[in-house]
Amino acid sequence: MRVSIPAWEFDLPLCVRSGQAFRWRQNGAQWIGLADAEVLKVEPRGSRWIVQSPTSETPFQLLTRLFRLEVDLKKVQTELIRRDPRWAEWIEAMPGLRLMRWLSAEECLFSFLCTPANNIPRITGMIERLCERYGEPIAHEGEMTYYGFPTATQLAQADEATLRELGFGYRARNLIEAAQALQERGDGWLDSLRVLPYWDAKKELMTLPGVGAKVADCVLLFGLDNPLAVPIDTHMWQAVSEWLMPDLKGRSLTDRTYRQVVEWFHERFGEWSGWAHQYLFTAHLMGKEMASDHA
DNA sequence: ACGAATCCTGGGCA
DNA sequence: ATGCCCAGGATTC
Repeated sequence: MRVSIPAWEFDLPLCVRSGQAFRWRQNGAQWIGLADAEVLKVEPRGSRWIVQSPTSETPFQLLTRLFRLEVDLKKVQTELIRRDPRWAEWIEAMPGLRLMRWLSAEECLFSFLCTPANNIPRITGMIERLCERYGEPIAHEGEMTYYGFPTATQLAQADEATLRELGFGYRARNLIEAAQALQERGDGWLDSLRVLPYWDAKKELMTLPGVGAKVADCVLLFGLDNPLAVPIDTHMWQAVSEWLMPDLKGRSLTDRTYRQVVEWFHERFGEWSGWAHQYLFTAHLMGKEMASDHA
């Protein structure tokens, strides 16, 4: 089954390179994405994206879930600019940027456990090797095999030495212990956090090994559909302290300043905080990439 | 509450 | 060549 959607609906390359997903590859003009146990292929044709999937009968629904195509992009952008005109510049520069959504909160959690003190190219490789080693094959194409993301049960049985060989470093133990913690708390524990108030869900997540404030916010925002989550990493901290909250300039990111920034977003953007974060984060990320390209 | 050191690894850079 | 710094942090002291 093949379907198509207008290209202006979302800028796929920008979305999947803005730290919201780690399993998309460019293959010529085509983009191949893996999510949980699904494979999605997207390529441009004229002014539309052609979408197909070897694993799903309903690739359009899959794409809709991943890129939140049910959300009216223009409306979000208008709303953000109305609440703070400074967002206009970033929206104009990245009109197709969307907040993404992971199919599986578990996959989201395990993936972001790989991110602390790390960089995107390395994270991408780590996750690829993790799936090849512990995931189930989900599709074949000639010599090529696609692997699904390993389950908590599979990861709980992994051993630290193997993960370290795969390049996980000190994060190996967090991955295994978090998987074991999920097993102990039972199926559905993670997804049950969807219905908790933001600060309560965040506090719960932070009881998992390796999950601090930033990783918790990533899991809440991308994996658990909580629009109030505002992940603050080095990029966000720089962007916020330089461009938005000059009082924070020169200070360091602590529990207190982290909470201050989150509350600033909540007061200003409310339920749109997560979207606001994504435009700001990506603006800073891309700005820095462009700066280093010319260096 | 805050700052500093530690943790794996790879790349860029002096 | 070698060391240092940093990369989407968390944890401990």
